[in-house]
Formats: sequence, structure tokens, C-alpha cells
Amino acid sequence: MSTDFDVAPLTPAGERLLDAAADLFYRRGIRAVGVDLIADVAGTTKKTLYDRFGSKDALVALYLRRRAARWQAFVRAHIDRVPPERRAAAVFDALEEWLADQDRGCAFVNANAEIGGTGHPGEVVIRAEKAAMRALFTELVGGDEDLGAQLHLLYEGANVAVTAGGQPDGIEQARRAAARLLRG
Amino acid sequence: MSTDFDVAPLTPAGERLLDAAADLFYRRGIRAVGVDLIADVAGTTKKTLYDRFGSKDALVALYLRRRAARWQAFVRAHIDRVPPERRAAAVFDALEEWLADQDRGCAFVNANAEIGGTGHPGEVVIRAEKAAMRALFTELVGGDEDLGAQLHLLYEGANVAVTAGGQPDGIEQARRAAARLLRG
DNA sequence: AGGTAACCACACCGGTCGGTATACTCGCAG
DNA sequence: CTGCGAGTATACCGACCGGTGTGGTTACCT
Repeated sequence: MSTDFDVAPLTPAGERLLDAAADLFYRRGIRAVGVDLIADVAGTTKKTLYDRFGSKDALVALYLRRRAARWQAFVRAHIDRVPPERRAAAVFDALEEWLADQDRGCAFVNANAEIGGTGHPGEVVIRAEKAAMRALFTELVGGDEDLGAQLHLLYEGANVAVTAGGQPDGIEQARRAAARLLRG
Repeated sequence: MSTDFDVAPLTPAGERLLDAAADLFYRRGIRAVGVDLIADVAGTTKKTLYDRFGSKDALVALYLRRRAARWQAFVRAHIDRVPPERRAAAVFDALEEWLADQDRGCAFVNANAEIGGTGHPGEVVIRAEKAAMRALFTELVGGDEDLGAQLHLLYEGANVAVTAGGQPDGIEQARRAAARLLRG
């Protein structure tokens, strides 16, 4: 049950297209990246892109699904390495490590800014990822839904503070606030 | 000193343009809105837009500055109505009231998703607004920078949870977590 | 041998993008 | 009377947008 975000296997050119699209969408934004550029970077053609994915919107939704799957796997691997009582805090360590590479923050918050409220097929993926993170925190604190939701707020807030806010200590502050909430 | 975000007075057509642009940029996104549409909605022409603002980028930066000024004024007015010891909590009440109208969440987080990392003139406004909110929380808790930063994370997290996450109880959870942090 | 899935190269479509140019009208201040 | 700032109307620019169509080349499966 680890991820509901898995992506069906793709042909080689399809894989290259999704890879290129994922990188470009995340770093430059969805609307800022055209299908011509994606096909170019992938070393293939627009024709192949449309044969595989049908539309840009569908490709965007797939990008979000695969990104959610990878983040979920990353954070799961991270928390499995520490004893149960430290696992909620370990999510913040995972976020810190993840953000060292991914300096544009939360892909889902960013995507929501561009496609939120439009009926875009990616919207459900965004909601699902946020719900999954909240559920993860709740699970890690033994089912306390309020505490889980509150830790989740710190997690989202840290993500925003570090990237949009340019406040590099955001994660450390979140870790400390989480410790205080966990202390009860 | 209440706001560093003030916007110089504009001509009537300029005012209409900035009003229209602000509404469209917030609700549909910056890249999704073209200058032709803005001029149309404002009941004027592209020529006037470029005469007043010089470029779309400059208009975007102005939109962000004015929005920051209005939010700061809104939250200040809100917290001034309650006794000092409740003011930090009152920021969450202000957010709740504000978000009832503005259902696309934080304009600065959204704008950052579209223009972050591009050298756009609006980036500095985004950073400044986040820094101002953090400073406001710090001020309201008597200068405790760590506590201020942590309350700020809850504020940003609530904003994300409600809008991108579709979790309407986000603000209430933030209020409760804030109360626990303030209890010490 | 025939079918088919995958891919490539390339040309094309209407529409929109940010931005500029030209030419005209109005009200106001010197 | 004149000059000027503000505004209107409209045409134009090259570039790019998402998406489609045609035709041809492999390689694998039956």
C-alpha cells in the first residue's frame, strides 16, 4: 500500500519524455515549459509525446503522480532507519535532505499555484499528496489526528519558509516546534 | 512604518489596469493572464498599460507590492482590536477571514511558484512579505525570535493546507498548535 | 509474408504571447 | 495659442503556444 501514485511502465521514448518534462516542469514551472521544448530535451518529437500521453495536461498529471511516488518512497526509507519514537521528527530530516537538491520547494504547492481551480487532472494528485502527508504524520504519532495535522502544518510551513521565504533555518525551527508539540 | 509596500498614486486608467491585473493574476495566475486581457477588463488599451507600467513584469511587481500592503493593513487592523496577549492568535483569525474571500491561498507563494528563481522584480517583494510576517509574529510574542519563527511556520502551513490541501480545518489546527507553543 | 507498435522528421494549423508604432482627441496649464 | 500629459483606437511584429497530419523506417510477433 506504500504508494497510490505509481506510474505504469513506459516505452523508452516515453520515459525520456516524462523525465525531461518532470525536470523542466519542476524547475521552470508548468506553463513556462512548452511541449516543443520537452520533446527537444528528450531527444524525440512532439508526435511521440502526443502518441504516448495524449495531451500536455495528462503529462503534467503523470509528472505529479510520479513525483509523489518518489517523495513518499524517499521519506519512507528515511523514517524506517530510526526508532519509532523518532520517526515524526525524521520526516523533517528527510525534507531537509530532499530540499538540498530540489531548491524550488514543494512541487505540489507550485503546481497548485498554476493549475488550482481549473479542473486540471493534476489537481486530485495535489490534494492526495497533501492528505497522504497528513496521514503519515498521524500514523507516526500513533493515530492522534490533531497532533498529526499540526505536525503537518509545520512541515508545509517549513517548505514555504525555506523556498518562497528564503529562510534557511525554517526546517530547524520546524523540528524544534515539532519537539515541543510532541512533548505534549 | 506600517508598510514598506506602498504604491505610488496612479492615473485613473492606471488604477483600473492595476485593479484588473491584481484580480486576474491572483485568481488565474500570472502567466495565465495576458496583457491584452488585462487591458480589455480594465476598459482601456495595451498602449496605456505600457505607457504607465513599462512592462508586464513591472506590473506584476506592483501587484505584489500592493497586495502585501493591503494584507499587512488588514492583519494590523485585526490584531489591534484584541488585548496584547491574544494578538499572536488573532493573526490566525485574520487569515481565516481573509481566506474566506481569497480562495486561491497565499498570492506570494503562488507568485513564487511562477517567477521564483528567474530574477523577476517581484521576487524581492515575495521575500519581503515572508520576512515581514515572521517579524510580525516575533513582535507579537515580545521579541522571541524562535517562537515567532515557529508561529510563522504554522501560519504558512495553514495557508497551504487549506488551499492546496483542501483541508478546511487547517486554520483551527494552527490556532491550537499555536496555543500549545505559546503555553511554553 | 504480413501486421503492428514504436519511433523519427517535418510541415502545418489557428491562436495567443509580450511589446511597439502611428495617429488621433481631450483637458489643462503656461 | 500652444504644448503636453493622458487616454483611445487599431494595426502590426516575431516568437511561441498546444495540437494535428503525413510519410517513412525500424524491429519484433505471428
